[in-house]
Amino acid sequence: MAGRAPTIRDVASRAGVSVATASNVVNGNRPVGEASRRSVVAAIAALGYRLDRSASALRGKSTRLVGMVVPDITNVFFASLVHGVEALAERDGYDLLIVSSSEDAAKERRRVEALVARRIDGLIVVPASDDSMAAVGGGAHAARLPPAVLIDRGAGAPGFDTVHADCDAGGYAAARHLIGLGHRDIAILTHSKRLENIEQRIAGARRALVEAGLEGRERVIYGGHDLESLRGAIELELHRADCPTAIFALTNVCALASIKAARGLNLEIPSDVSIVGFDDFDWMLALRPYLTTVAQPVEDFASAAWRLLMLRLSAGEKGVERVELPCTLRVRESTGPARPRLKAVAEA
Amino acid sequence: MAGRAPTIRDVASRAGVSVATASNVVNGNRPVGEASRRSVVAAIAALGYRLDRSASALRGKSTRLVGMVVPDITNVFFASLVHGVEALAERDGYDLLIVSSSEDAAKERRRVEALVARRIDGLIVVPASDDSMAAVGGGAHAARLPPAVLIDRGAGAPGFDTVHADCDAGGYAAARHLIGLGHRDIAILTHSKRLENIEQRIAGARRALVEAGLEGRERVIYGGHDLESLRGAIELELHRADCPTAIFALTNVCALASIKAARGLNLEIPSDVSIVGFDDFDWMLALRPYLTTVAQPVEDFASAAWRLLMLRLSAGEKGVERVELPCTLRVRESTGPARPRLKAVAEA
DNA sequence: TTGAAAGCGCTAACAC
DNA sequence: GTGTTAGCGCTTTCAA
Repeated sequence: MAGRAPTIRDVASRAGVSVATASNVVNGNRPVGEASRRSVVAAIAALGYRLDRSASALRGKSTRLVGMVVPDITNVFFASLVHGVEALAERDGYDLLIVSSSEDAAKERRRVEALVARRIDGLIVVPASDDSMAAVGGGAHAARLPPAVLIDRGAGAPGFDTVHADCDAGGYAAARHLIGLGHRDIAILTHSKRLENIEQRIAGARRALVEAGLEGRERVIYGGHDLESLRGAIELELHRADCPTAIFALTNVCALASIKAARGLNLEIPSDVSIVGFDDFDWMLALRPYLTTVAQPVEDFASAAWRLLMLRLSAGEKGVERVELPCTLRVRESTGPARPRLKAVAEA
Repeated sequence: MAGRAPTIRDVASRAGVSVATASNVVNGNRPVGEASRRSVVAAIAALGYRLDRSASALRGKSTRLVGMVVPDITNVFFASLVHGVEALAERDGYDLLIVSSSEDAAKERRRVEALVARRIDGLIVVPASDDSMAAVGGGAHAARLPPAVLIDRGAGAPGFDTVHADCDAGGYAAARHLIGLGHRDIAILTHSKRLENIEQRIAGARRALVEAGLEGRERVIYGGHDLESLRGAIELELHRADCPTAIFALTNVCALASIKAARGLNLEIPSDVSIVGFDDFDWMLALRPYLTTVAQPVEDFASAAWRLLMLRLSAGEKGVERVELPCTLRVRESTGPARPRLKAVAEA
């Protein structure tokens, strides 16, 4: 029965008004008289008309399309970010184009260009590296980026609004907690160097160490992005004679890797080794002992990023805004008093 | 320096060819002479031209946009599905619009209509219920759905290609394993009734019970969608005097809830209660004891769904295809011999 | 193999 | 408040 889908012209002619009026009813850009409005609404219902966003995207200045780039959607931290942003986008009538960078700046660039080719209104990115997005904006024939908000990483990148946690404070709190329990040899496990947020977690921990007169007692271990290589890296460290009495894992995947490594080596947590993780998600609450962790306010990340993006879309140019959100140390069961060091035991 | 972004006309005029030729170079729809091709390519490079997909979407028949609907992206099962599909989409030059239904059929419908308004070429959906997508396709002025593939649920829905696991076999294997260990009272924990894949997991378990002469010994517990309500539901069951000696958790979230409940009640796994989970993800490997589980081939779900969609986009009408993939029982440490029933102990 | 021209469905000037 | 109209940038007949 239905031939083509009805267009705005069909609606207009059935309602006995002009296409402009019909259009204005559909997306209240300009006021419309009550009588016209009612007949347009009736025509829309009768015909089953639906706005074709492809067409309005081409003609109008807004596509109501926002791009989102994450390193890896299977990481619950990024998935939660997507979840939060998607809900906000729906509320405000936007659709989300989601792409994955696989932690690769080159791929990220390609994916962003694909998004730009869709004429997205804005962009929310957890960049693969701190400066990767700045690189996309530069160059001879660089993609002209729409307003973009960076989450979690790239906090200092010029030209972008950013949302990130107070990682220094988070690292400081975690290390202080461990030091307070008597730990003197702390391994810090992370996936990657040269990421500002990671550097700051380390810096915070270092600050606590220095304050306690333990300068240089931390060892930073870089384990790469996947669980197994992280586990391998920390396992190696735990095998040493002077192995650490505590691990500070700088991401949720690092925490998982640390736990697996400890388990694999038959080390009791926390009596043999204490663990402080990062982030706080459901699966952590199935572990026993419950994981002591530095929680990031991931829902607030999403809402702050969305707010910043909407602000910039409506307000246009203004100074770059940087939102810093607090971390919370959640002390649970995976941290306890440091065991006597092996050396000390031997000497005794 | 750059005014507007260069269009295909700019490219054509700089290359000294018609826009048609330029277009044909960009998206090899028709053969182009070598000389023209080279000058067009040169012009594209010189100008930094980029195809505007908004425009080609409007004019052409394909948008190279695919919609994906999942109940909840923070569930690692769905996130993995998205991850797999996104990689394939990128490979084939498609972009993914991802929306969340929150397990709500009405919201799902709204979100799908938003996707259809974008003229998506195709749709991949984990539907909120088995018939929710059929409902979207029906009705007086129903959204004209593009080719759609259903994953995980809605296996019998008419008019859709589907990809799902052999849940009956999965349920059967899990139950047989428990029965073999001497379990006679098995609680089955699930989030929702009236989902065919869930019903089949139950049916498979029932079949194993019947075979063992234990008809009607299972108890099915419906705990809702969130972790805490699931935990509450199974905890209630574990509190009973005639509490089950084993739990078969029908999703990964149900497994998490079961573990939390057992831990909360100070029940040892598996000596007090055995647990079989569903799905197999990283966090499960941080648990001790390691979880016995029915793994679904989630990567294969994604690739089968994508293959089906691409097939239908190129081939058009043909019979509906249904792909059923095998589950694998992974026996680990969370299942063990049934403890003597309390009643039996009392009688002794 | 190529070019000219007609729109895709809509929005935004601009007129009234 | 409303109508008329000119395109957005592209793909695709149709004709050469």
